Amino acid sequence: MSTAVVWFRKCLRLHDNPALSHACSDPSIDSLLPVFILDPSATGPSFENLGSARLRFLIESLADLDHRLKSKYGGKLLIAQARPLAVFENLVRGHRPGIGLVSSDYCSEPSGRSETAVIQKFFGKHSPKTDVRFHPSTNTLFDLEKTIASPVYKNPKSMRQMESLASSIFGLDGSGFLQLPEPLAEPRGMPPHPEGIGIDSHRSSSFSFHTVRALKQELSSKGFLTPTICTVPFVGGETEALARMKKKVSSQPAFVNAFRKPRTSSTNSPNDPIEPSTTGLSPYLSTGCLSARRIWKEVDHCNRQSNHTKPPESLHGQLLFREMFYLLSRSVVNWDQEDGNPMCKPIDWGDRDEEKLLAWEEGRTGFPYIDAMMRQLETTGWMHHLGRHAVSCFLTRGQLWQHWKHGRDVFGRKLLDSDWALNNANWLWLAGVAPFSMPYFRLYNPCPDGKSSLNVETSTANFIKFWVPELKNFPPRFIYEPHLAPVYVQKKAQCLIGSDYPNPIVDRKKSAKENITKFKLSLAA
DNA sequence: GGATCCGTTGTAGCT
DNA sequence: AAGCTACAACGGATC
Repeated sequence: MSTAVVWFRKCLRLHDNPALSHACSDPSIDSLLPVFILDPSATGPSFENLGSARLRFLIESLADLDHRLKSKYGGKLLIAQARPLAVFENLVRGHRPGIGLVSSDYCSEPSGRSETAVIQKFFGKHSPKTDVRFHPSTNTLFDLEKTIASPVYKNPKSMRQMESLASSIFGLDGSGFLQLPEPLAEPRGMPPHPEGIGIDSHRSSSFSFHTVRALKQELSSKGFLTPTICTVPFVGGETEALARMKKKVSSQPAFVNAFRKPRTSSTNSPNDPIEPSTTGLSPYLSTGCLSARRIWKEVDHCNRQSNHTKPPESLHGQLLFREMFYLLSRSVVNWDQEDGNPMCKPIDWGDRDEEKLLAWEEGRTGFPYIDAMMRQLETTGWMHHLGRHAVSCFLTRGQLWQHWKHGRDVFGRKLLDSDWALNNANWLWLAGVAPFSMPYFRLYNPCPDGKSSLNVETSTANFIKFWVPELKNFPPRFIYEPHLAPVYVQKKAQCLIGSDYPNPIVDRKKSAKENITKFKLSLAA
């Protein structure tokens, strides 16, 4: 009699889940306990580290995982709200027949790696016969640890270097495609839930197991779970992830093969302020509802059918960028800091300006494009990639001259696709402090107008009016800088700038100029 | 080893 | 209207 504990960490799915597949195919295992641990020291006791949209998405993902385990294998997911160590201490102590296997997935973040080490150490000391496995994650294309340890590895700082690293690791087939490992299928069967481990069997002072349903009810009653709203196109879970991938990728070879990151400020699908114009798969990747290798293969399949765009701008390019950032986040020390981070130039960002930061976060800077983006982020957990560029440039080297870590923290809490490695990478990039950044003097205009390369499009004006309804009657020509509209126009639009909608908190041209100078001085210091 | 090129996605103003 | 140029000018890789 041997029980496997499958600890779902970063892979909330049945497909391409090495930890689950391993436990299902191990012949010495006759019962399997699927567990997810919600660690209050990571989420915050009142989930303050997770925005409400993120929390909702996570709970939906867990509910879907539970449902899939149930409908396919008759299994059930148990949730523990505790430190992982407390959970395993209780399991080892309480489960007499013995835990034969703990099967989980790799986590590259510092917190995840120390968590892994704690659990390994615990079993080594208190249950050395237990087979403890942390399988290389299939949330990334590379096995990060192996790649970084490889003699050919050098920190990639551009897409070209990244491509050459990828081909040296994976090799190319006859048609020049990278030869990535095949994603795993869902397990055909799963051992039954162990007897004696249920909802009530592990009540102790430190934690108890819950069903997802009970967790959901608890969170709702405490007011942590806001109901799903119509402005959110993303519902968490593997079921939704696979459906979206089919809808946006597998069944759209023409879209996939022509894919380029949009270069204009058009923020979403034409005339739809909700649905992104990109694939919208990132929340599913970051939550682990979808495997990176699985998407790669779907794109690969499309690319083999006809001519297609290439990295950096293709979908494969997007995945390679993601991979590059994961590799750097694992190999560069102090990745999430300025001090001691060899990939972060120290810039004198001055003091934290609470008023500016709050105006930015709450979407009341007086710059409608910026405010629309920040309000969309708060409500839905999503923002278009160019919007992310615009608001982060605005907060840091562009206009407000605030440290990138403040913006990083806001994105970290609110974005559905929030991810430690990628979030830090993107802020290092956009703040202009990393070696892979654009030159610091290339700023994004927070008010892209018709004369610039970012053309005003009806969809953009509609997008702003949707999220900043104060401006819904404003003529499009003043939509980016409503304070420049004559008072009679403001009156006609029933929105007086300065009272119904704020005046701009900075002079954008003056601040841009000053900030470029400050940045230069900081570099020279 | 100095010059040159390049970096996933800049902006403004002109023709 | 798309394309050119000036702006301001980093830093790593490459030749």
